[in-house]
Amino acid sequence: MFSQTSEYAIRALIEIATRPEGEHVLSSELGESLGIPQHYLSKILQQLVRTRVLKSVRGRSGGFRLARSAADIRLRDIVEPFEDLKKCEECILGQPVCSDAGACPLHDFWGDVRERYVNELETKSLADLTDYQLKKLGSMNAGLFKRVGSVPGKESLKQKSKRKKVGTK
Amino acid sequence: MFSQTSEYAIRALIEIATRPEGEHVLSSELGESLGIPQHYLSKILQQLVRTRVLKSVRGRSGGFRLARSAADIRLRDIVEPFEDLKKCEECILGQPVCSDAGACPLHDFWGDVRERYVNELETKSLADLTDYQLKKLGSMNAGLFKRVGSVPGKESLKQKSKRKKVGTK
DNA sequence: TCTTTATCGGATAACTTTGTCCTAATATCC
DNA sequence: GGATATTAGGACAAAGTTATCCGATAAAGA
Ligand code: SF4
Ligand code: SF4
Repeated sequence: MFSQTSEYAIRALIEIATRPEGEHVLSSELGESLGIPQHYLSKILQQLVRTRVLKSVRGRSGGFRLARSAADIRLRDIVEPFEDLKKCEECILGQPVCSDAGACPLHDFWGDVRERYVNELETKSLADLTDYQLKKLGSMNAGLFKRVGSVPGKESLKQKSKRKKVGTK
Repeated sequence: MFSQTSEYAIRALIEIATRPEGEHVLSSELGESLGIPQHYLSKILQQLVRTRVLKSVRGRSGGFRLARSAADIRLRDIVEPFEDLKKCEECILGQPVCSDAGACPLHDFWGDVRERYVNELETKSLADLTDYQLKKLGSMNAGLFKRVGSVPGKESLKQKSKRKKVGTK
């Protein structure tokens, strides 16, 4: 549903948003604590600066911070640079147009899913996501998105590569 | 939602299923009429032979046909070799476990979507998909999945490459 | 048996996504 | 001003997906 890149973006923004307002967070620290490749994350954050979701300050005591209140950042604003949202307007089976008039049995399914998807992107804000995080942090002492133990983020990523291929046995 | 490969597989099977039962369909003809790269489609069909969804006959008057009735072929049987279905059991934000206890605002959305998705895969059969096709063919004289005009399949594929990239402006 | 027709299946290429590395630019602190 | 810390951004590498090519294999028909 979300690309790896979008997932990184969301997780990083949640982390940034839970920090004291105005504090600058280092991309290296984010990558380290979230188990996201640091330099790759840098590029993602840079992109979010360009789309005015984040602001950055260079040099000593620099870093990234939100460009505006978390409540004003929609999920859509976060993933837009990394997802082809137009694609989900199209037919799931590759038809040029996908109309309800004359729908195949997959049409209802696909229509519902994407409606819910775009609705989620439009209505959920970064604040909605962090609210839960903050509640959790109250009762536990480890952040949900912090890695615990032996870098589970990296490991689970590698395991994903075991997919079956088309041509080879 | 579906990979390009899965989409090809579904479209090809729909086409095969609408042919007279037992007739052998050539992979080259399928690729040609559906606008799917012929040799790539061959590999996909070969894979479906291995998973016993299709049967193939080599040599003269050979080709592909369904291994069993279209009603007995679930959508899941079709896409399983090409999709990582385990992946959709996992958290949309990459958490090791994704439980309802302590759900973030995306959890409900993701839970509903994937439930609907796996349900669709399990319950919809190839016959369900072709029923609609056949009805259409009764009133129109062109198949919905046949390409019309100037190879729209190929073109729309190329256009997809215009996505924004992460690092480069 | 020989030719023709197709699938089978390996090798490889093109493209996309993901990840790494290095240098330049810039801000802070001494 | 110089040392240091940090983002900016280009080049490149690795991995995954999609697509192409070609020879081997098998079946049918003359
Ligand atoms: S009815 Fe089904 S096949 Fe036709 S355009 Fe809609 S989703 Fe695609
Ligand atoms: S609650 Fe949200 S973040 Fe937590 S595991 Fe479920 S989907 Fe992932």
